[in-house]
Amino acid sequence: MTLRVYNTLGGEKQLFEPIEAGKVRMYVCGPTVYDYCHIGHARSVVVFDVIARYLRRRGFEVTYVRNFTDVDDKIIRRANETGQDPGVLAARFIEAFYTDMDALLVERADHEPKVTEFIQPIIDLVQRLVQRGNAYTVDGDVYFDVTTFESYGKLSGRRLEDMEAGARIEVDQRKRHPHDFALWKAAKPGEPAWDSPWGRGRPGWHIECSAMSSTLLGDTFDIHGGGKDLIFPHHENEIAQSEAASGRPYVKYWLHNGFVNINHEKMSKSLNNFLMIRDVLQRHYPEAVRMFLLSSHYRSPIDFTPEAMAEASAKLTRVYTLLRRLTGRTPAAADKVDGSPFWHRFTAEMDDDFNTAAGIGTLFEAVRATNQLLDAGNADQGEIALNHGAILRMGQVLGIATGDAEAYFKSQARDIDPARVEDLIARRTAARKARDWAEADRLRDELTAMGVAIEDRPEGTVWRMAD
RNA sequence: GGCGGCAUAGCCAAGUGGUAAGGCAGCGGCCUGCAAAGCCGUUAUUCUCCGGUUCGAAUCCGGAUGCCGCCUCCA
Repeated sequence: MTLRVYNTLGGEKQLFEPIEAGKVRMYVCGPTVYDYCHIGHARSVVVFDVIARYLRRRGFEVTYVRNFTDVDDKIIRRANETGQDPGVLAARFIEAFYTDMDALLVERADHEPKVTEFIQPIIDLVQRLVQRGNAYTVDGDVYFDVTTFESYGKLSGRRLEDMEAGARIEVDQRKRHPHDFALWKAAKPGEPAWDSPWGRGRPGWHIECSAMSSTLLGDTFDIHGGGKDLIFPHHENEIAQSEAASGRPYVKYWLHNGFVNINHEKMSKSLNNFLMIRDVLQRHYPEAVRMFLLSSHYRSPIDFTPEAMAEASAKLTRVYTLLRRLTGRTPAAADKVDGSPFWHRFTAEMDDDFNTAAGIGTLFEAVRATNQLLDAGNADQGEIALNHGAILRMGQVLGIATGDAEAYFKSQARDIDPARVEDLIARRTAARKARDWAEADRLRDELTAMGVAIEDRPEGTVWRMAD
């Protein structure tokens, strides 16, 4: 089986062949920590979380780096607005990042570097670029000269001459070329600053990713990921810096995830419709959010709407309903999953550019097949156990339905007293035993009014919150 | 102006040359005291439109229309 990935560099699906056999080194652009993370951050982080999980499941030894940009214009501006220390502000939102992402069941990366911890490698890199003639100094700033890097534009498919530089923003006249960008910025009074050969200053935007990735992964590595918006200028500039400095290819495969729209609109400052993860999690179960995020291909735009989330929740409930049905009945044959046709199909789909949407389709085929077997009663327990194992493993890769089924259903009960529910169910069971259908139905109506749905099973009555 | 993407059933969404996955909703049935859950059947002779290539196209090519993104330190 072969893994194919869509490489932004080249604009096509390509056979994935790691630089070093059996090992994958990947770097994903993390957040600039000046505010809480929104649902768009969640998509990027969850998508690459699943990619890392799948690559590991597939047997690769993965080194995963996801950074924090903790010194930056936006952080300084926000700190000034609110009268805080930029460092304190950044630290607070790094903590908030972990709160949100832990809630979303995102696994930690192997390295989670902060820019402020990599100042020296950044200075070294800028210095090398100056020495090699790719950068020049102006008033304590250092700029990268884009005309010295002949393949500038190869990632985003642009040519310098085609771009209307300065069409929408004023060009700093001190720059030699409108697209030259800052590697190092002279610090204004009160801003975070470090000593450098060019005076007190701080890193420009793009340089930190080049420095951190090369320090932790080497000059050339396998996968670099991030949101589509980072293709230009951020990743284009990273390539220019890194390849100019090392003389070697920077990244073999560039992966970019699509955006999340909110009720058919782009999230934007002007619309002020940024949807924060913490707010989403007030209303929705974390795995339902992952189900929503992974139900479309990672490169497609997706639309966050109440309907879409309701659907994602319903899908998650369907999986958990089966898992609850299996609880204490047929244990999963975890060690035999490699032989499962469902797992086999799932891997083929994930091998095709991490097609989680198709993979989830297979997950549901496995769910239906297993329900069928359970309905049949006299079915082969081995097949049920195998399906059970495959469903759990698919869930582990996706980070969906990884918890205890009973706990899932109980967690949905926010304002409900479980003891009262159990009491009503017990009374109804007694009424049913006495064939007092009127009383049984009255008790069920009472539960329904509470938002509780019940299911009479051979083993007894179970309940959950109605959708 | 430059670059790129997308248009598949009521809704969401896979499918990149071989005859339309999956989920939600709907309808009919089985099961059930009645339900719920589950299962079965049904729901696109068809993939925005028009041409073309091919034995064969949702899938490739050309054109049209519509929507969207990037070129603004927005994931």
